[in-house]
Formats: sequence, C-alpha cells, structure tokens
Amino acid sequence: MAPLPLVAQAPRRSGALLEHFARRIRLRAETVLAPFGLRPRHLIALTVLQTRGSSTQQSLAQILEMDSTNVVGLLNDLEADQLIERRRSPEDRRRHVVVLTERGAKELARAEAALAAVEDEVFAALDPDQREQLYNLLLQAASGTVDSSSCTEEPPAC
Amino acid sequence: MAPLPLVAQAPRRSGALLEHFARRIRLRAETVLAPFGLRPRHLIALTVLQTRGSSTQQSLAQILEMDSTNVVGLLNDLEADQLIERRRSPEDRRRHVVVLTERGAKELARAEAALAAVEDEVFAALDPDQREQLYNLLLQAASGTVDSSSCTEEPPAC
DNA sequence: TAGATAGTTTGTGTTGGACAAACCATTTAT
DNA sequence: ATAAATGGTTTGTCCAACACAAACTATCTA
Repeated sequence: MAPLPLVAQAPRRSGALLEHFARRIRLRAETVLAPFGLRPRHLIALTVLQTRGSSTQQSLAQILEMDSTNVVGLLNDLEADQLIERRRSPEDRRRHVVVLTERGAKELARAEAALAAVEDEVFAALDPDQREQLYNLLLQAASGTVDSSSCTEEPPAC
Repeated sequence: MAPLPLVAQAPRRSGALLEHFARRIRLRAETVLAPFGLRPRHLIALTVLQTRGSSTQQSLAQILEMDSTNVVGLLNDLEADQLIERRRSPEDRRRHVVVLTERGAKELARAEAALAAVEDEVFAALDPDQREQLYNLLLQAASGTVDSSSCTEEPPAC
C-alpha cells in the first residue's frame, strides 16, 4: 500500500467562491451594461448561445436552468433588440430555433469590451495569463454540459 | 515594431460564464445544504471568513458587497448555530470582530464534502486536475481583493 | 380524430436584497 | 464634558427575479 500522502488537504469546493465572484461581477456589470439596455442575465443567454450554438428554447431553458416561461420573456427582450432570432425549425415546426444574429454577436462583443474594466477590478489579483486560464476552464466546463442534443444541427458549434 | 500577432482573438470575458455556473451550483446547493440548515449565501460568508480570516462586520459587508443591515441578519443566523462568534474588538469596543468558530470550520468542511456531488455534476467536463486549477485561481483572486485592512490582526490569515 | 408537445401569455406568490429611519454603545473632536 | 461621528442592530418598506399554474395556439404523432 502506498504511504498516505502527507498533504491530503480536504478538497475545497469552488462553489462558494464562484458565487462570491459572480455576485461581485454582477453588481458592477449591472451599471456597465445599462447603456446597452441589457441586464447581466441577457449577457448570460447571449454568451451561452455563442458558446454552444443555436438551440431550441426548450434546451436553452434546460441549459440556463430557468423556467421556460421566463425564458420566453428573456428572449422577447433580446429579439426586440434583434440580438437573436427565433426561426421555426424545418423538421418540427412547433420548435423555435434560437440563433444569435450578427448584430447580437457584435453587441455581445461590445458589451464584453465594456466589461473589461469590471473584470480588471474584480480579478485584480490574477495576471492576464491566469485570467485566460480561468476563462478557458469555464469554457471547457460549459462545452460538456447537458446532452449534446441541445444543439440542433448547426455544424459550426457542435 | 513587432508584427501583429496572428491570433489576436478578442479577449473573452469570464463574467457571464461565471454567473452561469454560479447559478447552476446555487440551485443544486440549495437542496444539498438544506439538511445543514444553511443557504448558499451562508456558505459564502463562512468561506470568506475561512479564506480571509476574521474581520469586522463592516469589512465583511465590503467584501461580500452586501448592505450591512443584511449582513447582520446573515451573521445572526450563523451565530445562532454557533458557526461564528462576534467578539468585541479590544481596540475599538464598538466593533464586532467576526470569527469562524471551530464548529463553524467543521460544519463548513462537512458542507463542502456534501457539495462534492454537486460540483462533480456541474463540472463534469473538467478533470480533477482542472477543478483544482479552477479552485486555486478563485482562491488567489479572492486573496488579493480589497485593502488588506479587512483583516484585523490575526496572524494566521494575514 | 385524439392526444401529446413547443411555445406564448397572463397572473400569482415568494424571496432576496436594497434602502431608510430610529436606536444604542462607544470613540473622537472641540 | 459635551457634541458629533462611528459600528452595529432592528424594523419596515419596496422592487425585481423567479417559480409555478392555467389557458391558449400551432403542430406533430398515434
């Protein structure tokens, strides 16, 4: 039997710290995003759409873990600003396929740029390399979630 | 002048993804933590106390970025369960120095253990090594925040 | 033709959290 | 020593996010 490792430190959970930072960022993002007419949760939806590709509202609700009725409202906001489009799925015309519009992608990029200062402040203790690491970890974590059926059939994002 | 780097990809912001995961974790944590009589935000407070050492309520409110009146309620909950203690600061007897009790530390460890399954699920796409990386990044980010005056005079955490 | 399913709308209730006001204990300034 | 400022507590009000239910349309499947 191998000797017990001397530093068997209890595995600390990231959850609480994660929420802690999410809160700090959200508070600041709220004000930074206001000129765009967006709220943090709009950004989340747009980001998910960009990261995971277009999906039906149902699977979007599943990913965001929001009640589907509330997703409707969220998408209404975004569609009103033409940041997303709802297209009828050709295979099943009951379905709405939600896609990020070009304008949506641009607006997302602009919003992200505006958020640079926010993250600079909140992640002051991390150097650019580490922030990159953090982003990549989150991105990877996001890519693996939920069954892959969430992505209808768009090649680019699947 | 150096040639422009070919892959000058726009720096993506972690904020939205961070919030996304925070939400996913919080929803699950809510039920896992219920048997402990704790809510996610209690865990955050305990974690901050453990990470940064004892601090006054004022600086705690600053770190958590919560209204101080709401911090009082939060601490009342925790003190009722003897997870924290409020001690009068000897230097300024108006101040309460909030300390994590031994019981608090144990309870926090137990809660974290209970959350293992939650993070296993949410971070399924990350291997243990990457989760460790994520945790360390968040920890480092947390250590550098706010002026160091938040920590009164306890050597272990400063 | 009868369900079941995807989405939408409306409405209700709960809750977290911001904010204000009034209060006590203590410290600091004049 | 008295006044003002500060740290904390309590209470109460208000709003936004959300979960949830119900009723409806359009579409697909049995």
